[in-house]
Amino acid sequence: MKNAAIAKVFHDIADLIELKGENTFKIRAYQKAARAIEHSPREIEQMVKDGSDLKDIPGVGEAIAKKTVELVTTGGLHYYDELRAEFPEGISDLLDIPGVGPKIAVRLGSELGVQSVDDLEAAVLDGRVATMPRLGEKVAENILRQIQAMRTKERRIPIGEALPVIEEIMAELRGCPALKNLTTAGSLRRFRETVGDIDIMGTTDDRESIIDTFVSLPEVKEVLAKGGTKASVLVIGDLQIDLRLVDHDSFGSLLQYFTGSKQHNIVLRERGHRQKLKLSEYGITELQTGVLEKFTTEEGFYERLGLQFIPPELREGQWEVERAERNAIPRLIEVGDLKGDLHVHTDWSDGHDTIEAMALAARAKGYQYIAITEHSAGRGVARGLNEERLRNQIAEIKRLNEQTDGFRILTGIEVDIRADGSLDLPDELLAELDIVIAAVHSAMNQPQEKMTERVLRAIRNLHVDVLAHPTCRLLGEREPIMLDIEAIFSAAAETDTALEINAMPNRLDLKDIHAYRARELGVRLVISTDAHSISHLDFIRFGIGVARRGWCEARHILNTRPLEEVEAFLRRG
DNA sequence: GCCGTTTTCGGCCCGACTGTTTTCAGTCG
Repeated sequence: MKNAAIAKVFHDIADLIELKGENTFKIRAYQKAARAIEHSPREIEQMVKDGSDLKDIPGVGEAIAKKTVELVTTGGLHYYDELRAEFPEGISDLLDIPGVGPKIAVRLGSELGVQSVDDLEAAVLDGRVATMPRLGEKVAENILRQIQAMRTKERRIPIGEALPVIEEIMAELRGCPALKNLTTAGSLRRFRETVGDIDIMGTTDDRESIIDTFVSLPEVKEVLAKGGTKASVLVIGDLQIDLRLVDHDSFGSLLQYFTGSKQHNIVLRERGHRQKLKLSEYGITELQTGVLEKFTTEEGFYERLGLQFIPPELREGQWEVERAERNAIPRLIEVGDLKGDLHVHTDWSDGHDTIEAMALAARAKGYQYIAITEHSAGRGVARGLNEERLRNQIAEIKRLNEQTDGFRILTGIEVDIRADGSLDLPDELLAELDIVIAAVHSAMNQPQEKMTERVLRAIRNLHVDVLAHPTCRLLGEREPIMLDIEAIFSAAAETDTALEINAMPNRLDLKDIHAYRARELGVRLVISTDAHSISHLDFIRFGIGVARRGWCEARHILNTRPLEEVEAFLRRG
């Protein structure tokens, strides 16, 4: 059972006991444990098999650990079944409607016999909801609006789609001389792989003019709200952007608050509580004196709490606060640490630009090297290279290298891992290349055992240096292949095969928690763009975001190393 | 149900908004 499935059970339990009216803190305990399991870099199922102590997971104690073991070993949970039996099937779906909480949901069920969202819609339309005591016209109206909004609600948007739009808008706002600070907040700033609504925050002496500029930007399709300090707009692509203009003297605590995550803020406030400090978006209040201290910067806010600054990417309420206490937050990798890109395509296969153009663009970014890694012939749709064309390309690259100093084009291939785990090109040819990247591109529906064996066989091939986009997921499009990821990590560590963090914004594969776990196990990582054109080389920042969320430092990433070290790695074993 | 520099019991983040009420319950982020 996957972590996501386990987490869903505990989220459901939280909903059900909330409907039951149980202790708020018990509800929160289940929610917290569910989130921790969701974000766990380790497979819970594997931990149970290994006999690891689940109580090491923050928020998981005796009771939830026991339930988790039952769930993983038997596939079911008695406690969960009993709870579900107490309520009609669809009643907890009502909780997904903004404005409907447990109290109202239960009353709708008991007083009107509502058992589903559809039932509720009917009850609003025929006027029954509006006549309930302590509810009314406006509540009913709001419920109806929310139900309709839910039906048309768009998915969360991949960060790769959202970020360029936001940056364009922010660049335009920065043209206003009255604007002092401007930054993103929320999950976008934390670099989560998908984002919902987007918050941007700024400070200014002239709020009115900034708000006016914001709502009349050319990208704005619809103005949802416009007030004295805040405006919400819908831009092209149905992205909702909220601009908040806040007081300069508490900008630090406000930015901290709106960056979240919610769980990070809870952990921080709990800790503050023990220090007799009350934390809020307005600053830090000493409980004894009642004096509120304001902060213009986030750095000052964390410092006042006796904490090292915590980069936004780490603020998920897991271990970061405890590590900041011990001054153990590392210097995370940055774009500027990279010395090359080890996975790009050119017009020799399905890319758009020439080898030379790609190399020049990479060099212009300050890189020392680039690896040309076309698809192999098995990948018919991508005009993959057969043996002859690959040999021609090797010769071409050799010629280009002779013409240049201080930059190196590495010969390579992104070779297909066939359904049986064999590779698409003979070992003798692979041996001639500087770098061999292996990847799954076909037969993606194999069962876990077969798929894992298949990928392990490729990893164990002596010529394979990197496993590309290991889980093959496409955000919002294709689920990851079934893989025993821990087994892959172990084999990668053992054979010193690097795993790729593919920076394509719709891939981000490995993802953050996988990068975390792989790093923890001593697996060598690379961050590559898989660029199919010059402009794709800029995708590298998305890979950096994933790596930072995985607590990676420059030393964990192979392509932060100078050319000689990378070559030494490629010649290993 | 979890957890510990007020520890094995007794706490548990904080502020704001909305609607329906006259002081607050419910919900949200």
